Amino acid sequence: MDRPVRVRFAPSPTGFLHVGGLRTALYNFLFARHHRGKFVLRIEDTDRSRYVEGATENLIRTLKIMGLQYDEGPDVGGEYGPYLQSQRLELYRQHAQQLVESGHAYYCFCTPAELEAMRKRQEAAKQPIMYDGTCRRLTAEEVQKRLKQGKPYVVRLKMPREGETRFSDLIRGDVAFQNELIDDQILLKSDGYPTYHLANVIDDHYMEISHVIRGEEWLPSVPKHLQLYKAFGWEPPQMAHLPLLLNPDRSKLSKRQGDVAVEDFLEKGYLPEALINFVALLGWNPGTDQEIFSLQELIEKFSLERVNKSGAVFDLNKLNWMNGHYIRELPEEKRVAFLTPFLKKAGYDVSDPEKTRKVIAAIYKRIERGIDVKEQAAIFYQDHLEIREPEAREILQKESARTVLRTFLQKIAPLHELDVQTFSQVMKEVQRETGFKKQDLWMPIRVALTGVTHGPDLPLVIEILGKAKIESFVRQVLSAEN
RNA sequence: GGCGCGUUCGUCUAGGGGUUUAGGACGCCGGCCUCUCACGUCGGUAACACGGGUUCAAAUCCCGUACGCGCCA
Repeated sequence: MDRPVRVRFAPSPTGFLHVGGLRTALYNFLFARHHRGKFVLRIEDTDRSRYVEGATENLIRTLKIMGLQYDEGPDVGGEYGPYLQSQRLELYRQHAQQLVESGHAYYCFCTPAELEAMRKRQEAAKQPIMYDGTCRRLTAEEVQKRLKQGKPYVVRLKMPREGETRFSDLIRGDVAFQNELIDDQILLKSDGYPTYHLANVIDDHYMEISHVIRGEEWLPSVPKHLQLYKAFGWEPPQMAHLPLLLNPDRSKLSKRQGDVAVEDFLEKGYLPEALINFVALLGWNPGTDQEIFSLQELIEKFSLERVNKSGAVFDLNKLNWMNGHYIRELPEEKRVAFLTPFLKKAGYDVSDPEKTRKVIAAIYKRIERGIDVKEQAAIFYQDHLEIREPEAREILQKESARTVLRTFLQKIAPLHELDVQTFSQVMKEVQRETGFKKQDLWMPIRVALTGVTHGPDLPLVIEILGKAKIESFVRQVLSAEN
């Protein structure tokens, strides 16, 4: 009970880090840091059919970007390695052997065809579908004979046929399962590789994991794991099963319904801090009204006791709001550094840092994600005015608008350049001369300079466009339509 | 199908027998700010799945039902 806290995040390298995985990793990380324990990364790569090239590297890179630094792992080492299950195969094989010898597991020679037939029979008879124990009843001689014949085999766990397994989950409380309903799980596959269940238990034990914090989808396999711990004579870790992350239709969060890979979010211009903050609140809260947390604050406040039991829908809407909030709160320097690459990717010229800075200052309150700059900054990078909005066309149609624009053009003609001060001066004069004010005065200018009826404060626009472009746009408007 | 877990506003959630006309956040709607949009700010909308108990008193405890999800195959 008073073991030092050691937790682990144990993903399969089957692709990219999923937001659900991110939350699991985060909670493990927070729990470890909060208790001044260790956070371990272990790669569960024993399923060769699902292996994806480069997935481990990807996982590692993303965890680091997100700031979830682990204390032990494949690339940083540690005293409990190796941290790649594919490098621990011998350990699993030995332990499977040990279980067979101690009578807690047995060889099974049933072929896939036989298993399939069994399944169909059970289905027809409306019986629970599980291994029927054929090979469990084999005598020692029969087993030896088959082994000598070189028959392929798997090793199965010998689950007790009676009683129940109960345990106390840190999040769910007491949970109980009837042993007779639990299958004789395969521990070692015919290719000699362990299944998740075996490898997981062995590694958690030897890595001295004190708390297993993982997704709820693993809850039903806990009895098998506990049975294994018992068979080995080991003390099991504490269990904490996190509620699932859900799609808007409340099914388990999946690729189908939009992005789920953390990388996808980063690419779209979500900030790691925002993603962390948002995901932390999916299933946990500190019991106060606070919504915005730094990683440090999360570490201080996190506790498993305050993790919810029910699944949480991943609400993109709220994430967007939160990300926008984080962008707005960023110091200007960081904001510019963060957003400039998105301007560049959108095809805008960012070679003039001063202009880029001004553009960002003008639009940053109007975006929620990095990629939103494309649309919002478009007005600053057009060479010719394109007026698509019907409302904008209507405004320029008015005679009053043409008067304002003509006067404006006259007033700026003699000026060398147009900055915020001179612009404000000019507008006062235009107002005095034409008699128009408010909307009638400003809207024509806005539309003539940007082509649309909404956008950043006009003085900011003026400074970015510069006098030459302004004159040319206004002339274009005056000559074009009538 | 079997087993398990879950169920408070559309969404994330507070609430752990009386403090609740059920609080906050996102969204949505409206006001203010303002040349516009956005930001900000102020206000509004909206929920205890259902049925039984227990109790003087239940969103809060117990049981059942329904629904959802997960796991196994």
